[in-house]
Amino acid sequence: MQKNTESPSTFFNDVYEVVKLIPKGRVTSYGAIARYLGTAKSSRTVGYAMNAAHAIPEIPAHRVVNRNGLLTGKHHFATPTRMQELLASEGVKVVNDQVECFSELFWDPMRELSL
DNA sequence: GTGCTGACTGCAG
DNA sequence: ACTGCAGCCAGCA
Repeated sequence: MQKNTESPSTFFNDVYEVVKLIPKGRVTSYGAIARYLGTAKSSRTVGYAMNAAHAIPEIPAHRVVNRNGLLTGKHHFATPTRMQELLASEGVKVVNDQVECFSELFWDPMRELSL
């Protein structure tokens, strides 16, 4: 195939696909996505993809948090409280910038998609 | 072309 | 229990 001029990289595209598959009211971690893509060590790059995801409204980046369920990327939203409000709007409780019942709300692509 | 930073994670001390 | 370091990819000076 020819080079994809529109696609920045397959990695980003894959990340977007997975993030878009996150069901409402659920959250996942950068590492989970990276691991699902087979690049567990590239978790940082997943977060970087989220930064570029701002160009795509279909990317619920607010559903993506770090492994501790902490809203580490909230600062990258329009407002530092935007992420929390979006999550709360979907039924996800966020206290002290941290997702409550993160273990239960955690959506693992490798587990849900592979099921 | 080289080097640093960044929305992370895991291991070692 | 907490802190520090290394690895990965992409964008920018």
